[in-house]
Amino acid sequence: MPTATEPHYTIGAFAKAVGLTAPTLRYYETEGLIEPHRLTNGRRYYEEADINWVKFLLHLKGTGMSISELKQYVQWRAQGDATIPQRLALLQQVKADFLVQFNEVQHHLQILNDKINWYEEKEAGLTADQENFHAYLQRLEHHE
Amino acid sequence: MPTATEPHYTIGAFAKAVGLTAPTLRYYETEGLIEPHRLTNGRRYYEEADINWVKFLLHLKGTGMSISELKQYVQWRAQGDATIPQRLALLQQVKADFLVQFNEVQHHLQILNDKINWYEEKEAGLTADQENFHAYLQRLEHHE
DNA sequence: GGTTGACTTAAAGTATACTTGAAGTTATAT
DNA sequence: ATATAACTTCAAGTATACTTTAAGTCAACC
Repeated sequence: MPTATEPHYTIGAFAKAVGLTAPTLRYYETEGLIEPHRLTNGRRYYEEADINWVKFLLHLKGTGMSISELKQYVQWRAQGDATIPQRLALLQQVKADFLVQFNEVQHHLQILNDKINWYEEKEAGLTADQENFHAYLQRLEHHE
Repeated sequence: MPTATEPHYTIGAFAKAVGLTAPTLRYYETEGLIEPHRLTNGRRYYEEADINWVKFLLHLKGTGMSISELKQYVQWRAQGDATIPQRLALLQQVKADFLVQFNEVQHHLQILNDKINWYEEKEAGLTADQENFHAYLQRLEHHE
């Protein structure tokens, strides 16, 4: 039940507060990621602390965790401190996968940058002899 | 037609060379991203230069470009140098979007790291007074 | 007190990027 | 020569993460 000192949110207000839509919040709820309280008339309400929780979930999601991985994490969390090793192992695996991906996208960015520079030089008429992009990359020693 | 000095690939061999599957290559072809040659019996064959092309497409894809954006890029490319400004603008927009995402995921990583450290300290019994994660983040001045 | 907007559930639909299946042809290996 | 593996097309199926629709209830404002 809401109190005067602890402001609460309808699903619409809460959706705005966390940057999601009401249907998405309901979907996350069916997936077990969130458990809002209910007013006596059946309507959901969310509290301030739920904002931190959803934002944390979105950070995890942003590192590449799927909804089902988040669900597993949340289930372990509900089981108490005994599951901390499992949760820690999951997050460490997520981090390891993330770092692999992170290195890959940095390389993708490098090639994108190289292509942009190549076009800019071509537009400026600076690539003297119509050097193609592959040769350009090799000159920069940016392989693949 | 293949020559002796320019090795060519069947779809299966080419798929291995670029790290995709044969069905994915056919799918990319229907999307207009690749245009392999055909042997007289109707079978596709790919040349060495096609490897660079597909790898380049995969780099662009890795920066966040969708198949339909890649298709647009490829169509412009087929229209010749007159479309270089459009291609450049597209890639610059992709880069700008990428950099926004990149900053966001770095923040996601920071929170993931913080959570892992928090669990590790908790496991080691180092968090003296059961400091919760939100308080821990605030102590580190890692907001949200 | 009535209209408008927000809420409720459940189920169906959407977008993206493939993946798989079916039915058939062609190459390669023993 | 025959079996197996790789290829062909076209259509249908899959996974993920929502989004939309339908049918109805409830709340706030003038």
